[in-house]
Amino acid sequence: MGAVKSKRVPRAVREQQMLDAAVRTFARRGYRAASMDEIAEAAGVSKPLVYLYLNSKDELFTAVIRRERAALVAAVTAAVEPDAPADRQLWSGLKGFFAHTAEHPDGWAVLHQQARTHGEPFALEVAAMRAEIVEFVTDLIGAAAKEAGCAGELADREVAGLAHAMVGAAESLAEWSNSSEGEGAYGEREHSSAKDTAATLMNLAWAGLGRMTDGERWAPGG
Amino acid sequence: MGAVKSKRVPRAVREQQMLDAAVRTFARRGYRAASMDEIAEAAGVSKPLVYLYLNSKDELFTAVIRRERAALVAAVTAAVEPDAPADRQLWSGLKGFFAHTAEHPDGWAVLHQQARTHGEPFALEVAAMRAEIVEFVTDLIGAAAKEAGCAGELADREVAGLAHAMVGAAESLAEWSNSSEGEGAYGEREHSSAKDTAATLMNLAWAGLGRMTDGERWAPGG
Amino acid sequence: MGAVKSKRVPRAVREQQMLDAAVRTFARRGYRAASMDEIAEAAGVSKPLVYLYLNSKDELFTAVIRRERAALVAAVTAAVEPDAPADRQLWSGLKGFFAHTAEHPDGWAVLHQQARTHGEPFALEVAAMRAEIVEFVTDLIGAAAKEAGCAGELADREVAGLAHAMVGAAESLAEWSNSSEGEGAYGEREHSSAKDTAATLMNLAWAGLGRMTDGERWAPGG
Amino acid sequence: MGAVKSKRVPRAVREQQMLDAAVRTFARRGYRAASMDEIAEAAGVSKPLVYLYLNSKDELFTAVIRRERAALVAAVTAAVEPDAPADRQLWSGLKGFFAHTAEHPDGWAVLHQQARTHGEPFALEVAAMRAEIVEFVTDLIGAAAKEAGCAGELADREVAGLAHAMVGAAESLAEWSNSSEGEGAYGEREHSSAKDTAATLMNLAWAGLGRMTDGERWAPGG
DNA sequence: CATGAATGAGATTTCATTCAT
DNA sequence: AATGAATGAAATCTCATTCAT
Repeated sequence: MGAVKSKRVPRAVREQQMLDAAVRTFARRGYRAASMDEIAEAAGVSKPLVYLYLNSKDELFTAVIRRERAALVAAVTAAVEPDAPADRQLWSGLKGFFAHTAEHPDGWAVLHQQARTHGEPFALEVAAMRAEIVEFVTDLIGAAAKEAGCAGELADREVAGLAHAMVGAAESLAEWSNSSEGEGAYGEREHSSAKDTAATLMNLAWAGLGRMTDGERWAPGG
Repeated sequence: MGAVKSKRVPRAVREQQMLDAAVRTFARRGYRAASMDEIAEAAGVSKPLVYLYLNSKDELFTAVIRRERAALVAAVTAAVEPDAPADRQLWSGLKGFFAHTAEHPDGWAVLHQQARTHGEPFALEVAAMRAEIVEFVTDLIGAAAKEAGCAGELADREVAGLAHAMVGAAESLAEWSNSSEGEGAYGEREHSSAKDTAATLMNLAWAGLGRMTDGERWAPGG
Repeated sequence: MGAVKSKRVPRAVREQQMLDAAVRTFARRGYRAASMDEIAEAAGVSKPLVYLYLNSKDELFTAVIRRERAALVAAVTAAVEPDAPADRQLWSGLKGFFAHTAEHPDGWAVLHQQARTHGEPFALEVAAMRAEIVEFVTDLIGAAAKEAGCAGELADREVAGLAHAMVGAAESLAEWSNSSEGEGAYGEREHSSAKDTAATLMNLAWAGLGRMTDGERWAPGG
Repeated sequence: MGAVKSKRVPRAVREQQMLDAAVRTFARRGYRAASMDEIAEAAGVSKPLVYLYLNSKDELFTAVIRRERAALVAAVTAAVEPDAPADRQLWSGLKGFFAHTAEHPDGWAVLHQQARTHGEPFALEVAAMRAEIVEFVTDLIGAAAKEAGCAGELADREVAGLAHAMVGAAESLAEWSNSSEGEGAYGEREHSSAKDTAATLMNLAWAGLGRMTDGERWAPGG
């Protein structure tokens, strides 16, 4: 089952095959070390065809980044429950995030490790995505403050810092949870893993966020 | 008659000059895009001399990683107050971490972005360093639990997750606080910035850690 | 309902369209730099069709050269008054030459610059055309000698040299007069320009030719 | 005698060897068809060394054009007798021109055929050289007019046309005389050939120039 | 201690050309 | 009559690395 080598495939399909191959290759080798030869071979086509459709290594990499970025944002967006309370929204968003990164480790690797490391044009694309996510978290923190009656003030920079910390923590957990994958039935395992990981982060951070919106602060001697 | 170009410099000194140049170049260009030509020129020596002392591009990069890793670990280690309570130790360690990464942005960029992106041998070196730090944080969480009387149980995997989240949050904050550097007198500013950033993270996480050691957990329904 | 893109065009017409596109492209880009892609697009057809009709880039270029060569020779031939005296024939031939090269600059560029520059097969085609023209001029010089009573002897090699000089002068003037085109009504302008340019060359050379057929020679000391 | 393969040669020497090889290769193959591989092999070095010294194919070609241009201009300049009468200056300049192009056919081919055919930057370099020579001839025609008492007027454009015709005739003769090279002792042959060729052109043109400065013109009816 | 001279191997990219429909 | 899909071969250029001095 499955043709050994599919020939004369429509352009749109071939392009996706190429992007698939490119994601795998860029994730494993890095942008510079991945050669167009290797990508073409992984896609099952000749190098000139890759150039005919994607124009250059740069454009290919950009196309990959854009596709993976859109997929990740879509996954998280689809996961959040828009009208739920702030903590519930954060929780469902995190679950979506961890589930997607677990299911698409190569895409996540390209976004998180490769794209940020190889020059402005690519880094900017990812920075924009990260900014989107940071803003989402920032808004949730604001909403949480409102829900809590907001006894104390939360300076803008303070909120921004908290959001960046949250996002960084999530990124780190995604990597850790992917690399320390246990055994067990796959689908099940991943699902529960995404849930557990999201819970870990909620446990760590939610109480602190609540205290801050109440105007309390940690202090060295405290 | 000061020599315009210092010749006949002792080996140890030359090596450090080369490593300095290499850190800068690797940080700015990335591992693959940084050429030995550029590094040699930045170091003010000829290429064969770089090879005589550091043997190959791989070994040069490894030497850079090792030096920067040692410097970062030393900075954090020197910053913590060994016999203080757990929160105080974490706090001082974070201050040390943020101060060092702010003062050595190129070294941090090499460790955080380049080394993890370019293949196993280098990534392992950084993973080891990260493991050191994660373990340090893990121990602190354990100590905090003990100090708190430890009503509930903290599963190992749970603690590990918390530690990874803390480290990821710290990394993200380091990057954010470096790139959003404000104005003001420099030395002063950086110091206070490291303090603020550390406080942000303590505020976010310490309360949650405390609740967990008390056996409480966040749950979707509030 | 005029078709936006004419399809099902008879072969002969399509071939001329392709040759038109090829002349333009070869003239502007040069033989090597002109790609079959570009030519096919300029002709408004697909690449395989160009191959179906013209077989290969070499054959396409050859076809172009042959067509332009024939057109130029036809224009000059049509311009000369066969039974007029030698100087009159030369004069009208030159007018025809300058008028044609001015009206078909791309064709002239291909013949004069590209075809001679890119290897034997093409250069030979143009060399043959040039030989035709040189022979025509050679014959005219012979005729002029006869008309003049031919006091002196004109060695064959001497005549050949004169003919080559005339042709080279004409080629140079064609280029110069095309590139230094003035203003004024176009058709008129070109015509008069061809006439002026022909007159310039007649003025320069005819007296000398007459002297030579009279057996006189220029000598260093005057 | 003659090392089979000279190694470790100083840069200046190697560069000339490379330029020598490049002139030959560009002349025979044309700019595009000449590969850097071929040039490097003809120079007896590896390709990277060519790039190290000459940077790119474009720059290599430019260097070739500049060197050959300077050599040709120097040869002609050295040949003319500055204080002689106009016809004598023209005569000696032509001799120098024909002698140089005969001795350096590849250089001449690069300047005359290749450089003008492959894009603006190169064509401009040769156009500038040609303009130098045309101006020299223009001045000589002006001087001749003065010497002759200059009964009639010579319009600027008329003079320019004459100069361009002269230069074109010389170029054509150079090519013809090179390609129709007879047998016989080499050095001798070439010398006499340059002289003969120069004489041919003087015979053709000098009388006409004289008539024009006297105000006479050729007219169709004779 | 230090370097100018040199190269093997491999990267990206382009192009003329064909096949299947 | 006409084309979208596909490729083998070769071009320019770069880089880590070594020798001879």
